[in-house]
Amino acid sequence: MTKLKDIAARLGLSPATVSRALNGFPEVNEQTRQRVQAVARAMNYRPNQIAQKLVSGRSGMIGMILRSPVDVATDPSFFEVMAGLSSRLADYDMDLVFHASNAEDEVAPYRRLVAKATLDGFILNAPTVEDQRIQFLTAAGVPFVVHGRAGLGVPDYPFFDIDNAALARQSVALLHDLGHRRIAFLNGPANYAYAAQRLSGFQSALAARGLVTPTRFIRHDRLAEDYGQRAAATMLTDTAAPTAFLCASTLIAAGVLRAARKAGLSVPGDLSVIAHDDAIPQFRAVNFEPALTVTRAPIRDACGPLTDKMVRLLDGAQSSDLQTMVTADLIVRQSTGPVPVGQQGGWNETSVVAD
Amino acid sequence: MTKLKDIAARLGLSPATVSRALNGFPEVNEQTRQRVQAVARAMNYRPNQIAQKLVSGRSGMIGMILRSPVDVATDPSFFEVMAGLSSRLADYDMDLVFHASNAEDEVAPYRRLVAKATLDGFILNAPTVEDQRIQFLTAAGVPFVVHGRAGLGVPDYPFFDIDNAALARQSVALLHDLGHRRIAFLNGPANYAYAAQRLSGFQSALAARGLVTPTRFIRHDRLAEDYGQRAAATMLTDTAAPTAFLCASTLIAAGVLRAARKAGLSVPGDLSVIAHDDAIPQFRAVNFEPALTVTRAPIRDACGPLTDKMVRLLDGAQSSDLQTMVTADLIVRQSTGPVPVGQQGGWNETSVVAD
DNA sequence: AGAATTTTCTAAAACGTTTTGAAAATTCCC
DNA sequence: GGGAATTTTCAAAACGTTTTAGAAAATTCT
Repeated sequence: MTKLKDIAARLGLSPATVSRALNGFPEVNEQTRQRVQAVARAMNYRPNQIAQKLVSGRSGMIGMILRSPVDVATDPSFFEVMAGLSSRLADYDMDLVFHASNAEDEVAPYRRLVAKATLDGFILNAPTVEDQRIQFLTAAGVPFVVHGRAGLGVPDYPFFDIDNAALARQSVALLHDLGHRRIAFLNGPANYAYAAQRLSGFQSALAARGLVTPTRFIRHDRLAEDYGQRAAATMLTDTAAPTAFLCASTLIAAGVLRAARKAGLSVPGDLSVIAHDDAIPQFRAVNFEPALTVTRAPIRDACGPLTDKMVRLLDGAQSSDLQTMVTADLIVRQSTGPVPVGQQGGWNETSVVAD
Repeated sequence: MTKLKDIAARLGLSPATVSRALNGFPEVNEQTRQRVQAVARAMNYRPNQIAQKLVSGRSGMIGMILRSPVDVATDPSFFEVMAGLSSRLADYDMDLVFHASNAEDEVAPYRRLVAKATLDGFILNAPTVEDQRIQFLTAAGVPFVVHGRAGLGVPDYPFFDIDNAALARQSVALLHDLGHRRIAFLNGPANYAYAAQRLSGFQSALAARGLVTPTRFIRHDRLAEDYGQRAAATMLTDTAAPTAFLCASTLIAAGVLRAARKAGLSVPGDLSVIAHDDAIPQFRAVNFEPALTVTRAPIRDACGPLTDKMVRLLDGAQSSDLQTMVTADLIVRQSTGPVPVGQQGGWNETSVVAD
């Protein structure tokens, strides 16, 4: 391994100048910079990252922790995000270190790693409504960036999130404009912030349009196909069955489509289905039969912003300058259509059909 | 952050003694060791890992690289292994750094990371028959440990693997003892070493028992349910349909069971199904209907050995001392039974039934 | 008691960078 | 051509540990 000193010796310079020449400092003669760079390349010089880290006080390592049983089952996007982050971080010569914990206490691994003080910061995924990890890291003064955000408002830490409330409102708007007045909502697990946000958007959109959805048509569960199928199957047997389903994920929508098929209902003839689409390569909404109408916000899009925010946060930027909320695209495909005739009646508070 | 010097100052000792006291060196008075440890604890001392790494020349970081489209689709065990490894490595105060690459050239990310020289070693997953990564790392002299092994024999690098050939032989033996003579094999993708090893075991077991399976009943594809379903469906329409299926994964077996149901065949009455079970929490072979007979080798079991091997390898152990091959357990449940009467005939080379 | 060991500790070097403070070299201006 | 201003370079310190070489203190031996 050639080191700075070797290059310096070869050129009759001091290590200091060589360091500056390579790191683009202005106070070094352009001509010598050229020479230095040439020799560095010739000697195949690679700065020793560990040494750099020691003097800079930064480890260049960002931690991401998997809540083992929870995330794997609940959040298929975790690895998608991790993969994206690792490439982006590599651009900054930073590394993503991965930890898994199956502790009941989700804060425990953070406590341990913060004590070790070897990571520069954390990236958090899938925050819950009152996320313990966020509370701990805030109290500990450790830098972190959240993919998503806890609560319903704008918090005081850096985050990248989609506007979940808006996305639910867009979906309701589309369906209502098509004449639907009985819209069921197969939401994600209730403890997740995104689910709470979408629920809030859903409710407010309904209210704004004078609609009502009885609680038995609003469900919370893991983003899985059989949840969609089972929930839809029962709801469709109701005397006042929904004419439209809003699904928290394409996987849930797949279940709903299956249930519809089994019930002999055509989509979008008898039933409209709309879902939110994270654009995870495995489950493609376009390939659905019929192609799925979705609000679309590729989860991959979060990776760039999240890394940028982390880097800038470590460089001392203000949290308030590191908050982004993007709106999802509404993509109308074949799974939504006008409400079937004779089904235009809405639910009222006591969930009796008034047609 | 309290450092070594602070403790030394507080006790009127030199940093050297403090360092030795904490690291259990013999040449320090037991009494002073006690004092040092007490003060270290009182001052909440944590050694700066970066500094340790600089002097030791080790980074304490082990790399694991995801071949992005390939692994995600093909190897559901990747993250299972990663999660296990990260906990085990943590016991040694080492970190697992994760990288994802969607480059066509699977060696590229290794080349890049080896050049950076910041990782102590790599853990490789799912080797192919002639694995490029292994060849590169061997040539580069970089430490690595393989989960699995390339080729059919015993290679010359550290690895942990299950005896894939034996597992196929066990399965064939069980089925043949039950009277089956027409055994189909839904194997994994042909380029993976494990698939080649199982195929070899399958063939040799058949040969030893005077059986033959025509190539149209041996398939290679990704470990997915619909592969199992489709392949089984076609095979079952054959005039000399298999009476038993050997599946490379429980997921494939799930597909086979579906195909059997659709074809109106009962398992194990009309058809026997056996699979290899990695024991990944998501797909539980016990919960199958009927409960699945499997060769079982929990993938989690690899994590401990793999980390141990890596640690010992970095400590200078011989590769030949770091090779483990374990045999899978054969667990007989409800999906295997005696061959149906009238179906005892085997295939011959030209795949005509001789009964 | 003095020499020879052994035990216990220390000062300083090392790991490979970056950065600070100062010195040397060059350019500028009159 | 001489001083000031500017540009370019350097020596040394710093980051926080471990380790080497050796000194001091304590113990054992004769």
